[in-house]
Amino acid sequence: MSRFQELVVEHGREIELQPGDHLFAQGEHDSRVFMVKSGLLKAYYIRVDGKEHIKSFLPEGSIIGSMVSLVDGDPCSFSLQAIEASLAVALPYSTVQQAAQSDIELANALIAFLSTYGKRKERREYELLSLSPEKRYAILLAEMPGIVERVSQADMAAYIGVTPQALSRIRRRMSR
Amino acid sequence: MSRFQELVVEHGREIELQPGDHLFAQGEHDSRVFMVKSGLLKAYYIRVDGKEHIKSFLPEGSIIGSMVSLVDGDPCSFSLQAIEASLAVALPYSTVQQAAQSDIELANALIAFLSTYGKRKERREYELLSLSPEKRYAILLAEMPGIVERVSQADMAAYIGVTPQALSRIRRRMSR
DNA sequence: CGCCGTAATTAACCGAGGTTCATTTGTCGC
DNA sequence: GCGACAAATGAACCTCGGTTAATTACGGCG
Repeated sequence: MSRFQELVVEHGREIELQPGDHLFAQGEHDSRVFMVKSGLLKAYYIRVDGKEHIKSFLPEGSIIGSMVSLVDGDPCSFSLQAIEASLAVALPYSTVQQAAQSDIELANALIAFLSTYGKRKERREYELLSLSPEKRYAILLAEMPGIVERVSQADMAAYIGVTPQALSRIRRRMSR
Repeated sequence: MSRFQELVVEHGREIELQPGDHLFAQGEHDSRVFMVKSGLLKAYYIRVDGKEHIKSFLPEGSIIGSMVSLVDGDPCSFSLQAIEASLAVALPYSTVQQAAQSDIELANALIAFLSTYGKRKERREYELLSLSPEKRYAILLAEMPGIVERVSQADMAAYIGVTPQALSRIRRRMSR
């Protein structure tokens, strides 16, 4: 566990979540960083046309916060909701920033975290730009084994960026 | 200009580029950070099927490097090439990291940079997941005014993720 | 067991982008 | 102005995901 995760766990406040509970919702201001201790969350947003899109599934160990809210104080661009009964830890980002002002080790842990985050987003961009929905589904299965049992097909469809019907067709094609 | 950019300019080595010249190519190891002083670069990769995809256009002031190569020392996942005659500054990332070990101000500048980078990628993910190619083209035009005069339509098509033919159709639809 | 609500599947139709190939336009160098 | 090459457009056909709506499968629960 990195210094960053340690800080969150040490100074954070625990929050219990039932399926459907939100940590924050799109449009709200929330400058906390969360760590998922157990359970499963999803980060998603609602588009203008009402469709839901899932940015990521967050199993145990994940760290998350709305980057725009943390950095610029803008309203969150997405919502954070529990899929399963979960346990999370919350810590104001200002605490992290303050600590980073004087704690070089923490600052570098933060840099490492943000770099990893950037890397993950780079790969996600590649997948979205280059790969078909079918390939993206295959990757999701490979990267999060057991996800099929934990989330609905509608959510997986919202993650790979197609309708539930399309995902159903994809699964049929793949099983043949 | 942030402390980060300052560091690059101060200690970096200048590199002149003609259109078509590469700073690094996909698959190579290159752990330098670059800043574009003038001109225009593109970051792109070649997919297994031979198609080219453009991650971003990099005008004056941009800072770039292959995150995976910087952080993990993996081979670069994309290539960096000049579209116009350009002037860039290169600095080994290890220099940045070392400086960040002792310079808390730089570390925080790095954090700010990485956060901004993460935010940009978040928005790009949103665009790819939610918006039609037509919308993405409109956004490109809005965000980089003058880009039409500076890059070929094929490159813009590679950026928004469609074929040149499709972009041609989109432009026809939009002009009506 | 049967009822009901939700999730998942299937079908039919449509439209947009991909693919391939031909044609036109544009831009140089001479 | 002309030839040559690249860039952009256009046309014909195909595939796949979106849309709408109907149907089936699956769980509780009375």
